[in-house]
Amino acid sequence: MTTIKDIAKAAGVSITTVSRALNGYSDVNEKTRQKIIEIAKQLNYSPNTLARGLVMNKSKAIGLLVSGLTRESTKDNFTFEVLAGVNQYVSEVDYDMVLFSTTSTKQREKTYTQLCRERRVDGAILQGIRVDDPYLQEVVESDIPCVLIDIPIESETVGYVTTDNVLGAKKAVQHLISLGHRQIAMMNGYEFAFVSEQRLKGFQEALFEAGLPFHEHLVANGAFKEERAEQEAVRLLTQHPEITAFFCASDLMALGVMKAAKTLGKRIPEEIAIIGYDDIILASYTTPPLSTIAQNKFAMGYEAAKLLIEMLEGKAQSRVRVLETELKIRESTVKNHG
Amino acid sequence: MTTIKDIAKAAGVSITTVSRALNGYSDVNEKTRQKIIEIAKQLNYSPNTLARGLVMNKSKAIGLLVSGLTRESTKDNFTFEVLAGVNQYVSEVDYDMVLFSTTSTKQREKTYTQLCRERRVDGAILQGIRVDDPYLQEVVESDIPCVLIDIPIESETVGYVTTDNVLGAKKAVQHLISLGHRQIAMMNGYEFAFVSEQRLKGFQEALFEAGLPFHEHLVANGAFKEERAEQEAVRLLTQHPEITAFFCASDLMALGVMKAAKTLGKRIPEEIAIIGYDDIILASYTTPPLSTIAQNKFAMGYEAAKLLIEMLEGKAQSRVRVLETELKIRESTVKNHG
DNA sequence: AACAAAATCCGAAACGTTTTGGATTTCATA
DNA sequence: TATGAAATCCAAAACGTTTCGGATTTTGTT
Repeated sequence: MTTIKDIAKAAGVSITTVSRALNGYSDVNEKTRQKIIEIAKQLNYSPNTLARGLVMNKSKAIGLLVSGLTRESTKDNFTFEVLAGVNQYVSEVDYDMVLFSTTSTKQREKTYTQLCRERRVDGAILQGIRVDDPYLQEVVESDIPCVLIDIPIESETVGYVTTDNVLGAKKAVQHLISLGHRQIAMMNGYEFAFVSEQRLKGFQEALFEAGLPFHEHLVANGAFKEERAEQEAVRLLTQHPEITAFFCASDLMALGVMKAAKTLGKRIPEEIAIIGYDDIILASYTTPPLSTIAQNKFAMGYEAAKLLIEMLEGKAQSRVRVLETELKIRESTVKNHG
Repeated sequence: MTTIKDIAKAAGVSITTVSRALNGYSDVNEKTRQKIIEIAKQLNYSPNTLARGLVMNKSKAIGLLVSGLTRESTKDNFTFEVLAGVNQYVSEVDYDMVLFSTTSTKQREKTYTQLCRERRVDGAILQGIRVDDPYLQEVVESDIPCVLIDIPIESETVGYVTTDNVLGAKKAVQHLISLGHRQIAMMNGYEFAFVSEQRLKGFQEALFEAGLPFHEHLVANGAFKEERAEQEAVRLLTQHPEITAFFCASDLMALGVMKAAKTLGKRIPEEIAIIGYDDIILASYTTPPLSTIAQNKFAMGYEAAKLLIEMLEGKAQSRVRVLETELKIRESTVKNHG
């Protein structure tokens, strides 16, 4: 593998000059620079990022810490799209991306911080990490710049990107109300998840603004799981047969609710309307197709990467990015739309 | 950031001893080792992989080169699952994984080989790269150990993992034949793709063994695209109304074929049976659910990583892994199966 | 021709590890 | 007590780059 030293020898100059020539410094004669570039090409030279990173003390790589990279999580294309978005921006600005996942069988022998520090990534993006993950605090408190997805923590070195979850939920519920529904149930995620909290707020606001009462007992937590949501929906629908519509905090849970409705012999959307959240691929393929609040997951990844790298280069205006959502009306709420 | 030098100072030993203590060499007194480990912990030491990689000339990182990491490709969860599988094995053996994607807008300013060499990855896995990709040759000819997914190239430094595509296709077609179908069309991918070639072979073998004739004109290429497959299916079905079944070389194309059938008012499976290949998530959610040949995509990734790392460590028995497929019978071929 | 300024180049140190080849200490044995 | 072996330690070189501070050469001006 040819090094800068080989080039120096071949060109009859010092390694300093080769380095400076290749890096575009102005204190090297244009003729020598051309010669050096030529030789570098001939010798098929690739700079050694390890050596460079060592001396410069940065690697031009960011870490992507995800916890949803399991076999089971493929139904939910959230992680994948975020990853694609991150990848997109990162490759635009010539960074590389190293993937850390914590789905190892021997779980967590190393903390996120250790992973990041060992690989000397310049910063990290965290996706799918639960708020109660003990290591979340650690990385946030470390000096590693990072941006979180859907977790609202901000400090000198940490920012986040999220969508407007209150408004998103509100739009969904307003849609249901506009269709005449009055007894609306909500299938939420975790008690303590940020997005759950926000979406519940949007749910309540929409009811309030329409002059409708909020019934605590019409809200269940489905843990963002399909099966769990199904069980909870069955319970809710039998205990409260007056329910005519469901707002679900994720599409995956909406799938569960749809199953529940089918099990109970309730027609969608005539007897029960269902709207989800996320707009995963499956949403448009269910029977009936699922109405939902679309989040641009790709954009979330893209913006997260952009924010992080702006932070790294000291040119971030703010450390928070809030993206828009979009209401997608399909047949799980209204028959034969458009 | 603390270094072994700091530890050495604090422990009153040389850096050599610290290094050897931390790396478990036997020529350091157990008492000193404990002391060093203790101090390392106190000082919150993380080894610098850049420095280590520089001197050892290997990085304990592998590259994953994918070309399907675009916004559009999310329907097809192939890439994601392979990635999850790779990630799983890689984290089991304490390697890291750096993701290279070539979906940059400024396309291909750097070749795969350059990416790998600059980051000094020890080896690479290539997924979703087309056989006619000009850079495929390059990386295969380079001295970088790599394993390809679904591309049968083998050399001293390159291996591959694939599934038994001939048998897989055969099983699908035999299933159709066993249901009484005699006029079976095939929606293939590219002319020159390895898997297409193999699946066509399986298609022909199944026909041959059942004593059925092979009709060239009943085979179309849908480029592995949903829309393209739909168009081709419409053409085929109108030109050859005798067709009663379709074998598709991918589920995505099967979706297209299903649309075509619906457009033409043909009921599935009564008037036309459809079977796909891959078993993507969507397959079980279509109406009717799609019969298919399931590939264990996660396992493909896992095995690829395993093979690569075995190759890196010089203990690979062979450089080829062929995985099994499984016939999944759903309602797009038989009404109300068990 | 002389001199200052500008342009071009370079030696050496530094980054944080591993490893080689030997130095020193400890220990058991004669 | 002397001696060799075993155990324990260490100095220095090496990996490939960047950068600091200065050295050398070229150029322009008078």
